[in-house]
Amino acid sequence: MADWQRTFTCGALRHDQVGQTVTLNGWVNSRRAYNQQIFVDLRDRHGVTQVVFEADPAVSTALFETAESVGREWCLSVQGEVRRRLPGKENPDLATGAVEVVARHIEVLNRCPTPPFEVTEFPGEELAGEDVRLQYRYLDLRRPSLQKSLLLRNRLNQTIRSFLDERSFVEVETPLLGRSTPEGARDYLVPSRVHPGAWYALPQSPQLYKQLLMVAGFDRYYQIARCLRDEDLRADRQPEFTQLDIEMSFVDQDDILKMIEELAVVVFRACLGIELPTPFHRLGYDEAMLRYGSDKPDLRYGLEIVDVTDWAGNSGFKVFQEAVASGQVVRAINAKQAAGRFSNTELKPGGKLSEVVTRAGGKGLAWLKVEEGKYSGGIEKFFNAGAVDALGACLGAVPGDLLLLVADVPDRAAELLGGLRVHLAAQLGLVPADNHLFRPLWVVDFPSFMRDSEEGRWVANHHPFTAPRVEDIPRLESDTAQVKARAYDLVINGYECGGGSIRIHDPVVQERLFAVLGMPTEQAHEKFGFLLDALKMGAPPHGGIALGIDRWAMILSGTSNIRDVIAFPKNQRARDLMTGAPAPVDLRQLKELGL
RNA sequence: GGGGAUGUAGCUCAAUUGGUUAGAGCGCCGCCCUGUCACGGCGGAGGUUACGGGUUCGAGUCCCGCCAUCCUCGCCA
Repeated sequence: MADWQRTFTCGALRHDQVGQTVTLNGWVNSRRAYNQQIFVDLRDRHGVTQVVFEADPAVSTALFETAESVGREWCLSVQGEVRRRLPGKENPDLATGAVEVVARHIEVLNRCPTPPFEVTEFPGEELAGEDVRLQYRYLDLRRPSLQKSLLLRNRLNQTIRSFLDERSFVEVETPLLGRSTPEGARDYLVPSRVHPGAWYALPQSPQLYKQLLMVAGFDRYYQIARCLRDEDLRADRQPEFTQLDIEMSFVDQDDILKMIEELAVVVFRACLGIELPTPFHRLGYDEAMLRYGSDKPDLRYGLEIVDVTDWAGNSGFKVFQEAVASGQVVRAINAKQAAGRFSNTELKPGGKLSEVVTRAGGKGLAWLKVEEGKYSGGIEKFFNAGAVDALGACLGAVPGDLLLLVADVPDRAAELLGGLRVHLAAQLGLVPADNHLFRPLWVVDFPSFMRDSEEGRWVANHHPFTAPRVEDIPRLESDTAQVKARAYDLVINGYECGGGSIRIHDPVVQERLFAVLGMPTEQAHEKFGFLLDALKMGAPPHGGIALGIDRWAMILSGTSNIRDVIAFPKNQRARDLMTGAPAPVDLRQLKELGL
């Protein structure tokens, strides 16, 4: 062992080591210098230890001079004696705060220029802009909070691996270079040098491979797999992300939901020490859209949506009555005790809250403030006598409540109120940023198909390999809109954290489904022939799920920024600000590829 | 592609209606300090107000363009 190599980490020293000579390696977290004495806080990922340099000519003047010269983020090796701190000088904020190391030798392993931002974290400090931090990501990653996020993600991965290993799942790796298949997200493409003009596609998910592994008899498969989709980014979306991909044979929906619930319990226990109650709440897609206006509702707060169409049709309010007569619905949210939180200016047309609805494509927001014995707002004067009281009763209104109403076609009304619900919760502070409240639920009974908004054809809601409910198979073609899928999404606190389905294992049903999607038989065989062939060759019933590891890591570490849980993320324009990728390449490379 | 927000010192932010030499805290440099731990005290350096035009006697501030960053809609089977 070289004499500079550490004997302890910076988080390890306690009373037990007092009197020992130790060597620490780490980075200068901070330095407090006096004429005759210098304190250096040395940091590594395990913690911080205070090192004392004393101006004692008997020891070494060079030692003190070196200590005087070091700056923040220099990488040091310090050898010295562990000493109990002077009485009353312990630092209770440090795990190592009972002791300090009196330096005997120092070796500068590497210097560091003044960093572009401060790595040391102080309570309540403002972080530097994210673009600077991403440019120097290796420095940003020295920050304890980012280290904590990545360590938590590591705990998540390790917990998953041992959980699945104990249940005899087999981890199998599948190709990154695959074939582009129709539908789904935009592919990242890789040109083939050997086959000019032909392209690989990077996987959007290992979907087809895992089904083929079931045909191969692997029974219980998993993979912590990188997935790539060339779509626009969001705070919770990166172009490359990680899925825990799982597939099982000879199972039905309940087997999968139950096992994932067990996994979630184990993960939350291992990562946060929290016991999640099971079974998770289950909500049909239709009910989720009706009550929450979303297929990924956040159940940490109320603000449920109530359909008041029947009431609105007889309310006397012409706008509502005409809307109902034309087939629209009227739905409402009672924002409990929120009347005082929004001014009439914010509520009126053009106001901030009203604009939440109009900007999302709604015609407007109707509102009533509930007061003692009366109602105020823009619309109360239009109603029949007693109509407002009937509405209030319907919504359980009490003085201080704010009633918000929207009229529109059912789908848009759901969407508008769903958006309004999320906005209200944020504005009213119903979602404390840093609490440990988790409300997982399963959304089930999705429609199998949706109309494509541009072309009007049917598209698969989940993906084209999702099995319809057994009782719906006869009416695949005749009653397409009503067909429900054996698909399920796991939602936690408003994030879609996973989704899966029972797959079609009957090649005939699979071909019928392709036909419903408007894919001619020849095309289906050209694109998915390998799957259809495989299904014919003794494919077992199977199904599975994919969990978004990045989103799980976000939820566990309490961040709403996916970049906080990825070591080297891309920015919102899909650029890596550290490496500069994507970047131009040599002309010679392009020529080799025939481009 | 659409909507919104932001861009001033290395970092975080100020700068009143368009008006003097663009300020503060942190960091950095120098000096002082033997118990600090967000050390303290004194002093100092540091600015193409993202960039390019325009209006004006005068622009950080107003207008147009453009770039960058973030949030969002579309998109993400």
